[in-house]
Amino acid sequence: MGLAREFGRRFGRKGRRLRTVARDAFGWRDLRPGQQDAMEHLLAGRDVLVVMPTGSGKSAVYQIPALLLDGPTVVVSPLIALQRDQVAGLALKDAGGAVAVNSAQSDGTSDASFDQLRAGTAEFIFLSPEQLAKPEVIERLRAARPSLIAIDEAHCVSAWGHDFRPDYLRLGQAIERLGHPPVVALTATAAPLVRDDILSSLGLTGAVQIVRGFDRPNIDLRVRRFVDKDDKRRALIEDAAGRQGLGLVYVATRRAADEYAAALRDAGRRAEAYHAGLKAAERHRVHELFREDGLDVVVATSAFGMGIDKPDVRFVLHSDPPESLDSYYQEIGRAGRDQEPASAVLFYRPEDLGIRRFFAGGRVDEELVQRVATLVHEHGGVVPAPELRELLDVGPSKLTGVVNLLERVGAVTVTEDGDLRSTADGPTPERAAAEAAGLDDTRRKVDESRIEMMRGYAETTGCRRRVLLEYFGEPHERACGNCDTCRSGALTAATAAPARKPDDGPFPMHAKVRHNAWGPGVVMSREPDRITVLFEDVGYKTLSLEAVERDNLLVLSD
DNA sequence: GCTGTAAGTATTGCTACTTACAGCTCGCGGCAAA
Repeated sequence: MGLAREFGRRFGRKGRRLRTVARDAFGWRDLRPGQQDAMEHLLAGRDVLVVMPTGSGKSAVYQIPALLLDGPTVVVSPLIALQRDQVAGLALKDAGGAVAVNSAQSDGTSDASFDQLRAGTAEFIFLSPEQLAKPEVIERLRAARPSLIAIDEAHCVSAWGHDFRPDYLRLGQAIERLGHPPVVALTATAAPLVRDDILSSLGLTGAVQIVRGFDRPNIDLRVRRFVDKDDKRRALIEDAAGRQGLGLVYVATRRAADEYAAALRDAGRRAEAYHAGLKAAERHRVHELFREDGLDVVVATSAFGMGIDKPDVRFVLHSDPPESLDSYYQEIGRAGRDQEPASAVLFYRPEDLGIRRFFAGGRVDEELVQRVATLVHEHGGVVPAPELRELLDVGPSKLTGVVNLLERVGAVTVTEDGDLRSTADGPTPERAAAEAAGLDDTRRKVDESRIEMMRGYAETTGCRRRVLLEYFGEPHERACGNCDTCRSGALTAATAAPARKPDDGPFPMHAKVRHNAWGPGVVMSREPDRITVLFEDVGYKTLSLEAVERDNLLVLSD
């Protein structure tokens, strides 16, 4: 008898079944409301997007239904180290076994993983999106008839899919080729823009969204503004060296990580740098020291943090603003998970946004896009991707990025074997390249607007928590009392007052609006004198209400 | 977009300044070499 049927027979229906499996297989006494809702939707065959803080039991949302559905569960996980942790964690439970397939293990081990999956002796298989781009992997998974797909750390779809790891944008096609069983995408932090991007990229347009608990009231929010970079550096070192407890310092570059870590060691703290330029063994060493309380401070680039769930991080300092409030909230959210007071300080100079603009400014190679479109178009049949790569002398990742764009503009389709075919009645190669460049341009504008939202947080004279929560789509009607602006009395009478009620005024929160130049958008936050609208094509824009009303800039739409 | 550094310039001491330019996050998979 299959594991699912056995659990079903033993434990009866719906909520009771879920709670019983939670207790018996995983040792969890209770399910939280969001968890149980998500599980019930999955069992009913719906796709679900779950946004919940780390440590709130996101993994349970797929692990428990996995045992009640007849067939294995495919888990897409971005890092091999995370896959290892997850497999090891499941091995300790009565959960039906877990395996992984990745480039860090031998072909023999991967073969054995697929064999276990097919034989029903493994319930979970963990893979990267790059694995799912391989036709033979899809074929072997399909043979095992998966009943559930979980996309862990799903913000990576949006954050990495458009350039760094383009196979993330191919997951939608992989889901379809696996017969589109129920899919759950899980992440700790995603603003509405990111949620929409995840769902449209994965092809989960009808998914249920379950979003819980962005507020982290125990984290004290603060921004310290500087003019001189050396003053900022000194202040940050002095601050980090003077604090009690474990902390993280996030920096923009590897070099800065090394320099700050050295300076903190000189100041007598146990500090180590962490970034992608270090050898794997060194990264592992720092990780272990962090986990075992062998450090006071980790100074890191954005490479550090995914999968971290250490409850007693007391402070997170930023030497530079990240590229979005999504990233900022994710990084400061690593503080105070034990609910005890914690501190998040951004050391800010407007100039430091420059490096984020640089990172966001990379353009697609339009000439390469046109060459790919032309070659596929002129060939007329199926063009093997490896031959195309060799002919154009580009790597798989770069070609995938180009193909993703050409697919979106309807110029090419990708076959089950991963090869390319020109679309009948598609645009000409020139037109396709221009439209692809247009899509790329739109994405860049949106990315730049997210940097501006980061600036807005750093420079606000209002309550910082309100700025953050409204960015994530949660109306926050009064000042929080636990940020620097609330405490300092710098809040003006206007900004300290409770925000208008969500349905007050001509443009309520979350109202759909249209701007004559920027097109459709949604009202994301409202202050007495201005509103911020998220536009589909240009991202976030903050508008003066006086100008909006005087010049009729916005109209409500359906 | 900003920063650090090397090279160049004015000059005539070995400094002070300008100019040009490279570098800047994130990880997978797969191959080569030892």
